[in-house]
Amino acid sequence: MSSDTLRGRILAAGQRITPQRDLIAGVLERAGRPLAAQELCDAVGQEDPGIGRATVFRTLQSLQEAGIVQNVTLLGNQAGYLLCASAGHHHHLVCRHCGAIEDLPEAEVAPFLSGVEAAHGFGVDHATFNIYGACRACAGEEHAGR
Amino acid sequence: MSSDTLRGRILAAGQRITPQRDLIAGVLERAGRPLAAQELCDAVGQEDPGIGRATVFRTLQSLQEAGIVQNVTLLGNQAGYLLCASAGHHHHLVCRHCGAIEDLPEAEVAPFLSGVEAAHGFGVDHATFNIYGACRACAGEEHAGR
DNA sequence: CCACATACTGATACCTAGTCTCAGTTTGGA
DNA sequence: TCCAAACTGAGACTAGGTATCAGTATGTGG
Repeated sequence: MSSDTLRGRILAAGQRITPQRDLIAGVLERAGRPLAAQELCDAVGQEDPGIGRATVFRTLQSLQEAGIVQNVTLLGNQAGYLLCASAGHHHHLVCRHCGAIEDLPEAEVAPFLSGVEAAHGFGVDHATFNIYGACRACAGEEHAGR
Repeated sequence: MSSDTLRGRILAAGQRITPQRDLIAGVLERAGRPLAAQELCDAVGQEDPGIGRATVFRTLQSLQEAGIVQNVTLLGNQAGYLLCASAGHHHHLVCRHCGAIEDLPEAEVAPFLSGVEAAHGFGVDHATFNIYGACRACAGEEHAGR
């Protein structure tokens, strides 16, 4: 279980460990996919109905600052919260079929951004990518016909 | 003035021309940068206080379907509405300093997406990019010192 | 140029996401 | 074990956005 790692990351960000944070991070960890605000609140409420909405959002904010959670934009402009395995800035490939998430490291997008910088004379200082499609498994299934 | 073009695009999408749509599209056109929901509602209300909020949002939706308006995510996860000069799917480079928007055509990102597809075995079917930084003019200013 | 189906509008109520405040509780370092 | 600082829950509040519904405008076909 990686809870120890999670706790370590929270502590490393200079934040306190509380049962609420443990629980919220745990929910996201077990989900393994981005959760919309309501899904998350529901799931948290199911495990401990005593946790208030304000705490959920505050915790999400803290976890984002700690680099543990990323706020991603799901299809249809819905906000989603995702527990990130890798630290540091990175992007995600979201499978529309099974909801799986694959990390796209910053290193892979850097050359592309450099190209854009060169072509447009534009100094990029922040970029987020939302890439949707079919992951390897789901794409295979589709192509295999049925 | 490109209003005729705008109207043409609305008609081409099989939608009716109404004074409200004219006005809302006009506000976005004159802004030349993405407007947050509230800014847009305010600006519309200033030109014609009779236009209801519901109409503004409905119109935005219609215009999005017609490919005239894009919903972009501004920094801080704020939703913004932007009138797009070029039709078809494309992306934007947003200058943090002056708010200017530069189009990034799909053709420029396609090779990058192909690379991602090859590297991850992921079949991309939709991607949105949010790229922030300094446009040519603002970057120059910064570097020139002052 | 008139009639009419259909699309659009404004008002209003409602929903979800997210923030703010405040009094009380927990945490963890000294 | 003490205590400041950080965190919590409740609840009120704001903003963005949607649904409903009765009335109005649009534009097409005659």
